Amino acid sequence: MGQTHTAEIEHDATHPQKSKLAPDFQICLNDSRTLTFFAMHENTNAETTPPNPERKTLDDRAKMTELERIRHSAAHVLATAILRIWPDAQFAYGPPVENGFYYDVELPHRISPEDFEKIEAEMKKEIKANNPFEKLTVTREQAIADANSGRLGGLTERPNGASKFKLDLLKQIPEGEAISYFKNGDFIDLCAGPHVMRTGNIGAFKLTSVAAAYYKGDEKGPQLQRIYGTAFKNKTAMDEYFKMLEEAKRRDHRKIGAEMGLFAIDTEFVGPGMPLWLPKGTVLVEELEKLAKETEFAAGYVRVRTPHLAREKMYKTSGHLPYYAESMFPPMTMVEEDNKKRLHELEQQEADIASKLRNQLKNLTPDLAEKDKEVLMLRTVMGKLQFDQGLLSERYYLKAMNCPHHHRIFAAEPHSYRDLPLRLAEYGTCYRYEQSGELFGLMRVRSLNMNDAHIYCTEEQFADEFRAVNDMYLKYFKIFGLEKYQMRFSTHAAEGLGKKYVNEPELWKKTEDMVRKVLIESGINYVEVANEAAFYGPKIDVQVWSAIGREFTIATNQVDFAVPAKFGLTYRDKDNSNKTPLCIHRAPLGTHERFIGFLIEHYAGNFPLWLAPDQVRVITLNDDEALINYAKGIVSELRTQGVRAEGEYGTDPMKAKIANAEQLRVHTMLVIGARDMEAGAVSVRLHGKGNVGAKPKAEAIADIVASIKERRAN
RNA sequence: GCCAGCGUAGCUCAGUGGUAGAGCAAUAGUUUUGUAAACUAUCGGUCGUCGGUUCAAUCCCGACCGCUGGCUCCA
Repeated sequence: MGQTHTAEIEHDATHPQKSKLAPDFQICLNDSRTLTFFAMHENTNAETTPPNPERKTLDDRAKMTELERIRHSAAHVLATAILRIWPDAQFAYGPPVENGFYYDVELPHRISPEDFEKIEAEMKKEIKANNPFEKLTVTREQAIADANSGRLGGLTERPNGASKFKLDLLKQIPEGEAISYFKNGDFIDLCAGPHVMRTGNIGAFKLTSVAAAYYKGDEKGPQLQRIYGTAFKNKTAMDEYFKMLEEAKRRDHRKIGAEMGLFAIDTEFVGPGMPLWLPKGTVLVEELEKLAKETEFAAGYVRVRTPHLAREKMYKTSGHLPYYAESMFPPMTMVEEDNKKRLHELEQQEADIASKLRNQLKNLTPDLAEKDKEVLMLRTVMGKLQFDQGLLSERYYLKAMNCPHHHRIFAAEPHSYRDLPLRLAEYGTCYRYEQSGELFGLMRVRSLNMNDAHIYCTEEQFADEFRAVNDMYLKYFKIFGLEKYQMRFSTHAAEGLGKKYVNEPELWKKTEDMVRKVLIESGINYVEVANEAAFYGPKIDVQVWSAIGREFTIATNQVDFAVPAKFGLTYRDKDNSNKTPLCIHRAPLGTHERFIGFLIEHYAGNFPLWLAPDQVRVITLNDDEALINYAKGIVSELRTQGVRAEGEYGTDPMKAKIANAEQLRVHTMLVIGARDMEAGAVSVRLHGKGNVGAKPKAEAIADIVASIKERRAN
């Protein structure tokens, strides 16, 4: 069975807690960032531990692998070491995570990597001492008393520093559940375990980084210092891990992108997160679009094109405004010069009223989302006021998603059930104002080109359409040699109905059943995750693993049974009634930015011939005129057949020309000298594979053309 | 946005409280070559930006911008 149902893994490092604020407005395709390494040689299901640990049951804990126990134990040793240096440290959570462990600590001293050596030295002492991890079961009263005395998460009692986080954690332990400590040396921690037997069982470890982290992941809670480290059974395993990190660094898309001249990010003039596609990167973009267009055409899609802007009304109707205004670029407001002053006054009034309203609401409603909604509603009203007063002629937004435009295309013409399914496809350009700390090379950007399409269909057609979309994913995976992939099937949770999710319990159930059925029937590897759906329907995130086992979330596929209604989209059904279509949002190739970023790493820049920006380079042995003419003829034949071929005829030593081409990752080099010319042949050299021998010119060209046409894997 | 680290030529990196170097790349010559690098010369930097300390700042301090690792967020 390919499926692993892991509903008990509520979340993992790649899917941090969802927004507390209006998660019910996830309209379009999630471009979520996921870049985590899989723990080597360990099982691939249980390695993830929540960054903001919700309570794990004791059963969950018992399932910890040996490596996780080592890492969790290393976290205790880390705390022990920190306390020896800074006895006042207060500890919160210290779990194992995908590639190691961390411990969240509150400490006036700002720990920097310079401190690592000192901390590691203390850790080594504790490991050398080979203290046993002793489990002590205590009563709740005892635990509370120990926390109050500062003993928990400490080496001694600390009269001036109660273990406040441990105290808080105690409150979360349900009545009746056993409360236990783990003790190594003098260090006692509130902990359910399990651990390795002795500190000496931690074979190898290293501290890796320090970061800020909010207590329980709550932005409004105290900010702690999170010390990350990694630990392994032995040094060999750890060395292997760091070797893998090195390899990943070597394949980093930013590095290879620069080496190959694929893209540039001009933060000074264009802006952060807005990549420029250089000529060679554009080749990749266009090859992918070509692939998508062919595939979609064959699957019955039609193409549309839409502007990058839309009026405010569009996003009010879709529901993106006012809730998601902050994630969109601020609107372009056209204001008459005379009205600027009046507008400014109105904005001041708005700010005043909003601030008063906030204060009034502070005690009335503890639910922040509600409060913000009120304020945002006010903004909407004010916006209308401004508009009514003629102060604003227009307000336009850069689109952050394509769906509303596509909905308007659907609305532009009347539709009969006979028109459905209608599959509108577009490589749409979107702009999202991602927070500055989020930007990352091509992986997280502010301008993105999405392999988008919206399928409008009837309920009866849904299963077939959904299956076809999945088939398309599989087809792509095959082309790119992706052997490992997984779909995360996110469903709703009953308690969220009417709040987080549209209150259509039956439609939810029905749609989810349909989706699940298709997934199972297609034998697709998926996990089901409760309570992470979009507000309008279940969704599927697609995770793939690159050649070196790095995970990427590159696409989503969502079912929408709500938004088409907001736009009043209908079709005329057989019974002459108007019905609202279902809408499937899908983007198998995600965005160009992320997908190409992924491909760069997956192939380490060594693209298959059909994708390679430099497909063929004809290299002459010298600059003999007849030889150059022979070479030019070959280049010209190749180019006539659409092959990206260039000639290198200069007087540089052939070895230098080859080295140059290898460095640029030219896929195929045709090296020719007098010998080849006389035989009407070429010597074929493949990037990274070396000389593969001479063959007749026509044969070589035919091979190249065929490989490209078939999009062969290498 | 938050915490930490980083920012020297197109790239990879040295370096010092007294206004900067190397290799590669680029350019110009020479070289006429059988599968990963021929030789010589030249060009190239307001040392991220702006302030401060100092006789003097690339170096010390501060702010800002950007990048990176995390956190938060992610339509």
